[in-house]
Amino acid sequence: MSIKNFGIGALSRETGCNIETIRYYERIGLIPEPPRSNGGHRSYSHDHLRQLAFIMRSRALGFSISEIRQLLSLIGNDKTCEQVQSVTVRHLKEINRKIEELIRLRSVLESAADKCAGGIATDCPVIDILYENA
Amino acid sequence: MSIKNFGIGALSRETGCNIETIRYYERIGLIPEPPRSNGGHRSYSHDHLRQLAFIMRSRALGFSISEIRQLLSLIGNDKTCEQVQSVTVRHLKEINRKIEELIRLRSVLESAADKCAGGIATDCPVIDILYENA
DNA sequence: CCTTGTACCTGTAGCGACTACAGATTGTAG
DNA sequence: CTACAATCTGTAGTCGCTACAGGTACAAGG
Repeated sequence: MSIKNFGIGALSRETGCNIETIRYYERIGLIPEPPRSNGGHRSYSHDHLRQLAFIMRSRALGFSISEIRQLLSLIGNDKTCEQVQSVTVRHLKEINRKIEELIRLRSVLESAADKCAGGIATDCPVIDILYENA
Repeated sequence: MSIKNFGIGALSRETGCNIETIRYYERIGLIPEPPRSNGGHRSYSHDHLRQLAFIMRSRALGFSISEIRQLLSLIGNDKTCEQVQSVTVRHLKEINRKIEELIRLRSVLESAADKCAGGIATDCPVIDILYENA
């Protein structure tokens, strides 16, 4: 019933996902094992393409493999939307935590690097800050 | 000439660095091999403590091991400050890149999650966004 | 039909920065 | 002297890939 099937190379080109990564995703059970040709080559359909594209987009949005596993298992069930939202909100919290952490780091490093500019090399404010215990 | 030497456990407690991580740092040459007791136990001095504390603080500020290697090799040289600053500025650029990326992800996910709130579970905007190709 | 060249196959090892054992030995306090 | 904590080495696991090596399959041209 498929319109046209294609090999792993085409799937890779379409999705932008590395060939070895596709095989890796199959190995860890993130994508299903596709049917094979007589010679053993993997043969993909549009559904595989769609699912891998979903995975790629989720990865681009920072979801971990295990989060993606959750999302995939939710798709197709009823009462899905709330559960998807809860995975998403958890992920958002983590993103916010990372942003705040990075902003904190930036301010520490910027203030040190600013003091550094133009100074003479006898003692270095960046090194000082790294030796401080705070 | 040392005031008092101590074992790896004490070094771990003082610096907050895991014992296995200390041995790992030694193995990869980030910290020097300390002298040993007759029985082979590592014996650390205040200098080791100071260097490991430096490393821990640098890690906490997001420097990679190889960046820390650079910083450590710069310390003690003349004309150090400019070079340290350049490592720091490069690191800052990377931090800014990550912050921007995370903010972008956040806005995509937030807009999807907002649409989700209160909706009925028939179709899910988060899933939609993940299936979109953009 | 046969050759050529590419696409694809499996399996294993490496990356960074640790962490977690197992199984042996050493150090120390009572 | 005994018990128990601390430390030792070495290896393997984590996550999410990536990079081979050494082999087989397939599609197009002659």
